[in-house]
Amino acid sequence: MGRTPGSPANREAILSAAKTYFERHGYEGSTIRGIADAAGVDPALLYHYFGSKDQLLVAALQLPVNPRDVVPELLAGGLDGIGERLLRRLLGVWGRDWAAGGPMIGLIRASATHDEAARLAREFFSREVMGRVAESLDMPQPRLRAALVGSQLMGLAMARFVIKLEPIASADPELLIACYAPTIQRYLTGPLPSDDRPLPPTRIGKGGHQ
Amino acid sequence: MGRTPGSPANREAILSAAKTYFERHGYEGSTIRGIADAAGVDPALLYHYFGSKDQLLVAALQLPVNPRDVVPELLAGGLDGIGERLLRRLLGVWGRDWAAGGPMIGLIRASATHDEAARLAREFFSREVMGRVAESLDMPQPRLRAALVGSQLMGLAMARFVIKLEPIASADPELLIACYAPTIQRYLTGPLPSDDRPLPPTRIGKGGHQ
DNA sequence: GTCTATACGTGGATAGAC
DNA sequence: GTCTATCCACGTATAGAC
Repeated sequence: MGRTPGSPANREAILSAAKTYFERHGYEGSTIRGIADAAGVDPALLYHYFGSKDQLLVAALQLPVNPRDVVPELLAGGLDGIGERLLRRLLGVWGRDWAAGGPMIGLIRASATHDEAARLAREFFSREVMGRVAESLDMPQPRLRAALVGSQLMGLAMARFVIKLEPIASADPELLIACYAPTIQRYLTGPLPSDDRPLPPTRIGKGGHQ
Repeated sequence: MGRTPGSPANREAILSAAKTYFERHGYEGSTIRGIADAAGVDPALLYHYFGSKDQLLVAALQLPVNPRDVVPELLAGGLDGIGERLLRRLLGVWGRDWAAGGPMIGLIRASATHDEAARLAREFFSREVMGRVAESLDMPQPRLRAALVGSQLMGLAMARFVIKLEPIASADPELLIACYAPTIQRYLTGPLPSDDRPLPPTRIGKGGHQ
C-alpha cells in the first residue's frame, strides 16, 4: 500500500514509541509529551504528523500482521488442530514479555478506558476477524464462534500481560497452548448450545452473511 | 465488620457513585470532581472521607459478595455442573447492562491502565479466589485451574461490557452459560496437559500451598 | 461535617520563528 | 521539518473559613 504521506526520519520513531507506550499505559495513561520523550523528539512533531492523540492511537495500533491474510492461512490447514495453530501463532506474535509487536495488547488496554479505542477494537474484531472467519469457516453461527474465541483470547491477554496473574503470566507458551487449545477448538468446531434450542430474539447468526 | 469510621449522610452516596464511575471509566478516566458531581457532594468531601483517589478506589471496589463465602458454597454443590452454577451466579451479579453491583468490572477496567489496580486485582484473585479454590477443590494444580477460569471470565467481561462485542454483548445470559459452562467445567475438573508431561522450570503447582 | 478558594502540576493543542 | 513559547482546561490535593 505504498507509503503513508511523509515518512521521514522521526515518523517511524514516534510510531514505534507510541506503540509500546499505549501498550503499557493504555490511552489516558499515555501522554503526548511522554511518547515524544520516549521517541527522542519534540512533542509538537506528533501533532505535525498525526494531528491529535486519537489519530496517533489509531496509527499506532495498526496490527503488524493482517488478519485478512492470517485467518485464511490458518483455516487452510484444515479444521483439525486449528485451535492449537492459532494459539501458537498468536503467542509467537505477542512474545513472552514486552517485546514490541503486541499492539493488540495496547488496543485491549486502551479499550478499557477509552471509548473510541473500544469502538476501534469492536469494529476491527467484527469486520476484520469475525468477517473473515465467517467467510471461511464452514460451521453454523460463525460470528458467535469467533466472538467466543475472541473473548478467551482477550482473557488470556489480560491475565498474562495486564493483571499478570500467576501461573499464567510466566507460564511456558507450550503449557498455555495445551491448556487453551481444546477450548478454542471447541468454540470453532464443536457443538454450540443453540444448535438444539432456538434462541430468544437476539438475532444471532440469522441472515447468514456478515 | 462493624462500621467504617465516619459513615454519615453522604459517605455511602460517594461510595456508590465511585463504584459505577470507576466501573465505566476506569481509574484515570475517573475524576474526583466527576465522582463528587455524580454523588451530589463537594469534591473536598472525598478527601475528607478517603484521603486520596487511590484509597477511594480500593474502598469502592470492595466486592458486595465475599468469595470466601461463595466459593465453598459453589463447591458444596459438588463438582458436577459447577461450571454452570458459577456462571449463572456471576452473570446474575453482573446484571445485563450497567446495573450497579459490578465492581469487578470496575476492577478489570481500572487494571488496564492503573498499576495499583492491577496489583489489587492480582492479589485479590490469587489470595481470595485461587486460595479458596485451592483449599476446597480436590484436583491437581488448583492454582492453574483457577487462573484459567479467571482468564475466561475476564475475557467474557471484556467482551460483554467493555468492548461490547456482538453477539456476546447483548446475548441472553442462558446462551452465555450454555456456551461457557463446558469450558469452565473442563478447567476446573477436566484433564490438564501437565498431568502427562512434566513442566519446564516455571514452578507451577509445585510446593502445593499458595 | 461541609464548602470556598486556591496552590500546583500537567495535559492537549496551537502559533509562529527558524 | 523542527523547535520554542505559550494558551488554556482540568487534574489532585490542601488550607482554612463557616
